[in-house]
Amino acid sequence: MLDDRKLAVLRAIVEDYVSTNEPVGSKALAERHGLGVSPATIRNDMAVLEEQGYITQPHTSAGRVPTDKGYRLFVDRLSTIKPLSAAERRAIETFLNGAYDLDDVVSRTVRLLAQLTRQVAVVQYPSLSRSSVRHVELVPVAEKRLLLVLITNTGRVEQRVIEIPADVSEESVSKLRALLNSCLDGCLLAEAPTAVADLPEQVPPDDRPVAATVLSVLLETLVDKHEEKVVFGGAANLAHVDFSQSLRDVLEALEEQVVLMRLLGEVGDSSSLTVRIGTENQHERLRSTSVVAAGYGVGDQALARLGVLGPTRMDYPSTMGAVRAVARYVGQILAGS
Amino acid sequence: MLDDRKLAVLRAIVEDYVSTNEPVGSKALAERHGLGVSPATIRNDMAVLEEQGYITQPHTSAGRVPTDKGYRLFVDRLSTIKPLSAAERRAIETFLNGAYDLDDVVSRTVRLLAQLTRQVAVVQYPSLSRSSVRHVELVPVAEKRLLLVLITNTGRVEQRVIEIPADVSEESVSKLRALLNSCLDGCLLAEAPTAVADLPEQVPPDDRPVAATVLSVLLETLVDKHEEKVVFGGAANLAHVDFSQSLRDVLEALEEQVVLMRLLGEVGDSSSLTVRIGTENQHERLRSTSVVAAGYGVGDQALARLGVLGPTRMDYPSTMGAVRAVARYVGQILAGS
DNA sequence: CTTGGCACTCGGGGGGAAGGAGTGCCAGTA
DNA sequence: TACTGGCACTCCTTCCCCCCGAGTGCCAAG
Repeated sequence: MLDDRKLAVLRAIVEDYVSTNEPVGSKALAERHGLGVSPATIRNDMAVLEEQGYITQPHTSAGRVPTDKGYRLFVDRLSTIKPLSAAERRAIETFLNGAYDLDDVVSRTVRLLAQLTRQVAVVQYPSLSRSSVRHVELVPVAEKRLLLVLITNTGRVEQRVIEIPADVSEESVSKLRALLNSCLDGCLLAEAPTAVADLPEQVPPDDRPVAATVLSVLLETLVDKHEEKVVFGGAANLAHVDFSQSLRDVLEALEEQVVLMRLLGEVGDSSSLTVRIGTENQHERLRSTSVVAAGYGVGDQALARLGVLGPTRMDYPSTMGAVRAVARYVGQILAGS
Repeated sequence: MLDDRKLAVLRAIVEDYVSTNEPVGSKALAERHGLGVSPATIRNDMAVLEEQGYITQPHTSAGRVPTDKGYRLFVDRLSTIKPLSAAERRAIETFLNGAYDLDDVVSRTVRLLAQLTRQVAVVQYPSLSRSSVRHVELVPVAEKRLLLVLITNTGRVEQRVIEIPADVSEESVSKLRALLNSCLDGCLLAEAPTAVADLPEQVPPDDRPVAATVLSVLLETLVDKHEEKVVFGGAANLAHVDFSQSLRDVLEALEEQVVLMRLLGEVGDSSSLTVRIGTENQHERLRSTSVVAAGYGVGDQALARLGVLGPTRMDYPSTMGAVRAVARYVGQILAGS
């Protein structure tokens, strides 16, 4: 259907359009890409490519621009991921190594990705479900109020204020804390509900109402998918892009947690690098943007995802290289801490 | 210097310009504001106002636009803060009451402020220095690695991973934890350094190197001003504004923590409501924006600040009302938890 | 001090016209 | 059959010019 030269023409169109942001014509193509054929021949090829929906022209007397389908073919078959330079890799490493807690890792990752790709970076906090419990802390902060702090092996700290039905002694709290820790220590969060199933029986009858409240909040915290926080940064990089959609639409979409979550896609295994181009995005207001995302995690199991969002007219090979590299390094950092 | 009518004219110019976004002329003023004088008279007044630098005209045959100095006079003498409607107040209350931890309070506040004012919201996390220690937790997370968790009475949880020189027993950690808590419990963070001064002496000689490391990280965490985190949201509200500066400049400035910090200004007492207009902002790239900020906190002492950023052409009375109201409610929420 | 009148200024918008990039088609050639 | 050069055509972009009108400053009169 499409011979090698037609594919080469498509590749050249994508590359030229990405770097110049102007519809590319047959003459410029023939000159700059040494295809060894005349502009007329290229025009014929372009006519075929257009007929098949890979490129389009904004208006009759203009050059061609890739369609979403064209970018898709380019990403799938015509390009290879561009590895980062040694300098860039060193920069990532030193930048991420300076982080001192999970929040810091995430916020540094966002800034790093945004800077590296000159696009909007999106990073999801590591999921709780595959972490295990390192420690549970229970602290009275006021009458009838306890603070529950949960520390996981991924360095994540979750906190919740709990309203309890009756005041309890410092001693009861200590006992409950000890019990919780003995039940949960080292246990996967996903298995926590079963692990604490018989805990209430071990509590003195007087403290059972309190224990029940604490437990329900604890389980809610563990299960609560809302806690899958996503942050973004680098919005400034959108300013100089002209979307067919309004910039406002894109920014609004980015400020909705739910949209951000969907954007990154399902958490699969950590080696996955996915590209979603233009209309492939479910969200209306992001029809003119592309997303490059990857899972990251410890070992080969992904804890969460990160990626960047930019105009469909983006440098896919470089962007994919940057996203992949950052995902790997973040995984290493998390494994180490 | 400026009689009452001239002030009324200035007020009318500001109000009209804010609502229409178009230079306002003498005729429209005379008609819409019932000043009881003819356009010619208003023109004379406008000439004086322009001479004194309160208004300016974009080009010769256009109406007048307030200058930064004009807005300043308007804010200081010509307007009163507009209280929120009962419905808005209820909305704030119910929205903020749903928050379940400090992060959630802050992120809800950002969204609330942005929505209420249709501008960019900026919120600083409550400062540590005026909080007191509720609890210190120390958990071994790996060999030669401890996790330090600090819980304050404002519900803030700070965490740091500590690399220690030698591995220590679970028992030593417990002892150290107990010691830390007995020294620090209830003590103001600002006074922590003196409170722990003689702690090393109470530690068994073998554990002193570890204790010293932990202490140094702890004090660093307390003192570290970098921890004064600031977040913003509502960037989408900037999209439809046309700045004289480029939008990109403004967004870039917003993504720098340091700039955000400076933006909100010094933490004073919590009743302070400050307005910084256009060039009054120190930052180059924010010359065409205004900031309305207020302190918030428990009682009359401010823990931190929050505010909004928008074009100098903003509805100051309403914005000030919203910022003040939100600041108060956040203070109440923090006091309650 | 205020007012109506009047000449003046200047930005914005509409309407061609020229320029040019790029195309599709066709006939000729290897 | 595949490629090439030539050519007419399309239509976007840019520029210029002109006109319109909003708004002004000034002045003389009330």
